[in-house]
Formats: sequence, C-alpha cells, structure tokens
Amino acid sequence: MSDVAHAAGVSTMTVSNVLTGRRRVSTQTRTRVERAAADLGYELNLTARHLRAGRTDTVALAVPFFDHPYFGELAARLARLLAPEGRHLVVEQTGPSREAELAAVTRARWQLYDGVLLSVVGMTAADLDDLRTSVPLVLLGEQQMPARYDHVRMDNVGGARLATAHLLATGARRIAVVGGAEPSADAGMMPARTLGWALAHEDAGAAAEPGLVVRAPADLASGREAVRRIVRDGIAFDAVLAVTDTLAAGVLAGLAEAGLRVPDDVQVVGFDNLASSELTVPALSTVDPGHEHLATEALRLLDVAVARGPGRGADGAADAPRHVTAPAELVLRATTRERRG
Amino acid sequence: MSDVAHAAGVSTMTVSNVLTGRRRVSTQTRTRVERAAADLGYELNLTARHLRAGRTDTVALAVPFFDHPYFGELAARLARLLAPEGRHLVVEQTGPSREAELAAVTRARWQLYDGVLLSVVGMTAADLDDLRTSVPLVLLGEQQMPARYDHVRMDNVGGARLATAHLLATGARRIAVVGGAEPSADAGMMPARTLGWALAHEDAGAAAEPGLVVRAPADLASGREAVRRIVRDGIAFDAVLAVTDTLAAGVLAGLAEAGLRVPDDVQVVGFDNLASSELTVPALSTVDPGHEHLATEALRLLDVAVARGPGRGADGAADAPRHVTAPAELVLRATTRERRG
DNA sequence: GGGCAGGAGTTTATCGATATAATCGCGCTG
DNA sequence: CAGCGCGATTATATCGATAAACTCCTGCCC
Repeated sequence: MSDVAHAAGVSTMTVSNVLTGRRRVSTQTRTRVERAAADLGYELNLTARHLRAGRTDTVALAVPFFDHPYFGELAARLARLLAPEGRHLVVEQTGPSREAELAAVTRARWQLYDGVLLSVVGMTAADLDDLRTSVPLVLLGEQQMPARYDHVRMDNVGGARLATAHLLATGARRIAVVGGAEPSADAGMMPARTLGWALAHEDAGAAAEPGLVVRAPADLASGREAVRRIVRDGIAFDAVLAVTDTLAAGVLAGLAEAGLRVPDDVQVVGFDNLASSELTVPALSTVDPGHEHLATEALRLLDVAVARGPGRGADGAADAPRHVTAPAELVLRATTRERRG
Repeated sequence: MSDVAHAAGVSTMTVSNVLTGRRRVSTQTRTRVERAAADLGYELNLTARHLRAGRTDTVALAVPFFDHPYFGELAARLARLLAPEGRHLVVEQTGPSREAELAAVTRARWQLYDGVLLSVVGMTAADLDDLRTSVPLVLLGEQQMPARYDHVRMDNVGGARLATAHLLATGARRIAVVGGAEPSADAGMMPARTLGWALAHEDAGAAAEPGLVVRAPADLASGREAVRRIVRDGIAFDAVLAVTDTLAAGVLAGLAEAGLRVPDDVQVVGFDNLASSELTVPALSTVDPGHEHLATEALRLLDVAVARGPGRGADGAADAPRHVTAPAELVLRATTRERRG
C-alpha cells in the first residue's frame, strides 16, 4: 500500500480512504491513486484489514458433509441471501463422525469469520455445552440444543406428523418408517421424525407398530437395502415414510426392484424437499422443512449476534438467545395418492 | 497472548513457542504456560498468524455452484485428502453466471488461502488471461485453458467417445446427445462431450446425425424436458448420451413418463459418475471422469506451486505450468445392454 | 482582521502473532 | 579463572491496513 501511496505522492491513509471510500477524497487525488494502484497491480490485503478492522464480511457455514445435497442447497440459499449485501459465504466441513465434528468445532478457525452458522448433526447437547468460542454462532439444528445459543431448527416432529397424517388419510394402514429410531423429541433427527410418525397415529386413533420402524443410516444405498430387508422378512406394509429424501430415493429403487408399484401398492413420502426429489420416478412427495425461512432466520439471528459484538457468545451476560422453528409444509407429488373424500 | 504470558510469568514469545512447538521450551515453563492458557480460555488468533507468518494451512476450492452434487463430491474428496496433513479445505462460490464468476475471480479474497483450486465452467480462456493473482492457482477445467496456469482436466472427449462406442457396439443406431452442442474440443464441456460422440461414430463408420444433438442447460428439469421434446417432435432414437448425470436423471424420468423402457427401448449413458447415479431406476451407466485421480493431481500441483512460493503465478518467469488429463473410465450399470458377441 | 467551520490529507498507534537477533545462565575446558 | 559453547528465554521489529487524532488551508461571517 505504501508503494501505491508513494507512486501517487500521497500517504497510505489516503490510499486506504480511496480504496474503501470511507472518507471524502478529492476527485483529483482519487484518480491519481486509482491509476497508481492499477499500474502496480495492487490488491488490498484482506488479512491485514481483518486484523485491524475486525471485519471480514464473510460468514462461514460449517456442515458435517460436503457431499450431501441438503447442505449444498442450504449453502446456495445462504450465499444468495448474502450476495446482495456484498458479503460472502464460505463452507467448511466439520467432519463425518461425532469425534471429528467435535474436533473441528474446537478449532480456532472460526475467528476467521464474522460469524458461523453451525449445522449440527452428530453432536449432542452436552458436547455443545463445552464449546467455548468468541465468534457469533447460530446453530442450525435438527434437535434440541443448549439454550444458550441462538438456534434455528426445522420442525421434524410436526413435519413427519403432517406427512404421516396424509398417508393415513389416504388409506394407508401399515406405514413403515425407513431411517426410524426410538421416538424422542430431542435425541436427533431420526428419533424426532419417528416421533411425528407415532403422534400422527395417535391423532388418528391408529396403532403405530414398532415392527414397522426400520433403522437405516441416512445414505443412498441404505434406503434400497431397507426395502430389501422388509420384503425379505415378509413384513406387510402399504406406505413408507422415509426420514430423508435421500433414503426415499433408495426406497423407490428398492420398491422398483421388488416389483411394487408406487403409489398403487406402496405410497412413499420423503423429508427435506431436495431439488432432486422432483425428478425421481415417480416424483417424490415430501416434507419441505421451511428451507427459505430457515436460511433467512439464521442470517437474521447471526446479524443480531454480530451487531452486539463478539465475545459475548458464551457468557451468560449476553442477551437472551433466540430459538426459532421453521414451519414444515407438505409437498405432494406422485408417490402418494389423493386424499379420500 | 500477552495476558497468558503475564499470567505465566514469561514473555509472549515463549507462549508462542509453547503453542506452536517450533522451538524447545523447558518442560517446566511449558506446563506453566499451558495451564495459564487453559485458565484464560486463550485461543490463538489465526488472522494475526496469517499476517505475520503468511501461512494458513487452508486451501480454497472455488466452484460456480454450491448446490450441484458434482462439486459437493469434489469438495469431499479434496477434504479427505487434505485432512491427514492437518490442512483444511473451504469452499467458495464464484457465481452462477459468467459475469459473476469473473467478478468473484477478480476479488482479492484468495489471499486468505495458501492456494486456490478454481473450478472453471462459464469462463473462457480469454477471461482467464486477464486474471492476475499472486496466489498459487490450479485450474480444474472442463476445457482448454490458457497455458500459463497449472491445469487438471477431465477427458471429456475421450470419455464421451468411450460411452458412445459402447452404445454403438451394443446395437444402438440413433444416439441422441442430450445437452449437446456444436462439437469442439475447446469451447466448453458440452461441445467437448459432443465431439466425443461424433468421433465415436466416425470410428465406427457410422453417421453422427446433427438432428440428434439436443441442446439443454445442465440442470435437473432439462433432461426430462429434452426427452419430451424429442418424443413430441417424433425424432426416432434408441439411445441417449446425456452429457451429465444430472441430465441423465431427468432423461430417465422423461423416458418413464413417455412409457419407454430402459434399456430395452432406449439405452442411456450419463457422464460424471455421481454418487446418486448408482440409485436411479434403473441404475445409471455412466462415465467416471477419473475423480480420484483428478483430486490427487490437483493437490499435487498446488503443493508444488505453493512450495515454489507465491507471487510467481502470473509472470512468465515461473516454472513451466503443468497440464494433466485424468483418464475417463466407463462404468456400466443397468441402463445399457450387454455388448454383443 | 480575528475567529471559526469544515474539507483534505497526514501522523501515530494499534490489531496479535512471530522471525530474528540479542541476552542470560551455566557447565566445562585448557 | 577467563573464555567458550549452548540451551532457554526475551526484546524488538515487522507483517499490512486502519481508527483516531491532528495539521493545514480555504472560505466566510461578524
């Protein structure tokens, strides 16, 4: 910067003022400085600016996996919201296991950003309780989180309940939950969605049979595998609630393999409303967890946290953290039948 | 840091030495310092370190879209390769249009990283020619790039040729190219893959009919739309080469909609070998563009560029840039028939 | 003409860590 | 016992930008 200043015959401070536009500079010197900067191919050093000014105009999204479409879509949505304000999003990976996630979270890397949106999957509330960081933090969580963080969550229970209710209303009687778990409101995404399934049965006065809860890791191959298992075990079912769209895609593959027609023999509903779910065969009915709402709210909370300054994230003296739940919505496509009556 | 130093009764330099382990420190002082740091909840400031030491142990991957599975998978692969060395990957989005991509590229943001892997899509060689940056840069490109950059590319022409050859060998006679374009080796991904299609026909002494080149943007909905269009226009075809797996997924949906059986009536081959392609119905045959090879080579080139120091990226004095082409490979699944004989 | 307002530009200190050179002890040797 | 070597520790300068205070100057009002 001093080179540019020298070339333009001014002080570095003036160069800084020209480049950031923070203070008035006469048109004359401004053009001189701009010319000098262009001639020298000068580029502002963002690291130095960050150190001095404390601002990076960059928000990080920390996700457990890079290669899950859900996170890609989330990142794209956030980037689209930040771009008009001249801010940037970078995506970091926390790690595929709970241990890795924990290790990543402990890292000091987050100081590099104005704020961090942490998408939590494997970590428990207890893990997060230990977490100390001075960086403004907003959790994007599936589950219940320690109260002292700002937190935006999707309505897992409500969404699954909605979907299951629709299946029941269309005549389904034996609804398998692929990716299910022990029903619980605050033990993670799978238990929560399973709870929604159970509650919908209760609402309808129907029995939620535990034998229809099919455990499966949330990846592509498992959905197909789960169907194979149900069929092999001779368990009767006329509908599937897949706890993620990814699992649902596998389920559709498995059903096709087994010669079962969708939605005539078996109805299927997913959860997440991924972009790709519109193009499964048949097009997947699914639960939209309020993506847009979730993204805007997360950024709004983060902005507030950033505005009230860093270093207050962890200590009790900070303002009361906000908790927001995005409303889930049912998206009906071709893997479900029409509601009767 | 000086707080910690004070608490431990040593100088800041000693604290630094303890924390980085760069120099010997007596066990006694080391434990004192570690205790003090822990007590105060001290965290090293990476921004300051970066400014002084010039190293961040962070590599950026800049992609045009966050929400395309191809990039997610690429990021995951790179992160997996970097993790064991204690280095980090962050993903940035350059932008959805050529203009946005160009603007992002011009930004000074890249100084924040030790090096940048730039995944180029919309930009032309001419755009890149203007690009000045002092940061070590490796291009991950579909197409021909200015020679002065290190560059890892996939074999678009060869891969499409391979796939088309297989279709011809299994008896296909009218192979539509969905996402096709004017054949050309250096005008982008679509023209290159279309060229491979044309060359395979030439190899087999068959005619590559221009009427079978179906233009389509590379998104999910377009594949289905393309099939609708071909069918509506009454164009005869017995196979589809989709230039991306994403398009292929749409094509499968379109074929199902049209009542055409795969692979009996129409064979389909994609390109990219996305993880999700294994689970289409039927499972997609596709071209693997040498993902793993591509990722390792890109990092190897970047490491060399980083090692020979920054600031040499753009000027002619640097070592000769390397260009690597990853070998494409055909992955046969259920959307193609067996080769005859 | 004195004084004051305010625009344009400069000086100085600082953000937090680290490379480098200097310093301090202390044991050992000729 | 002077002097040397060497490991441990410290003082200082520095990375590059910017906030804040300060100087200078012009114009204008009373």
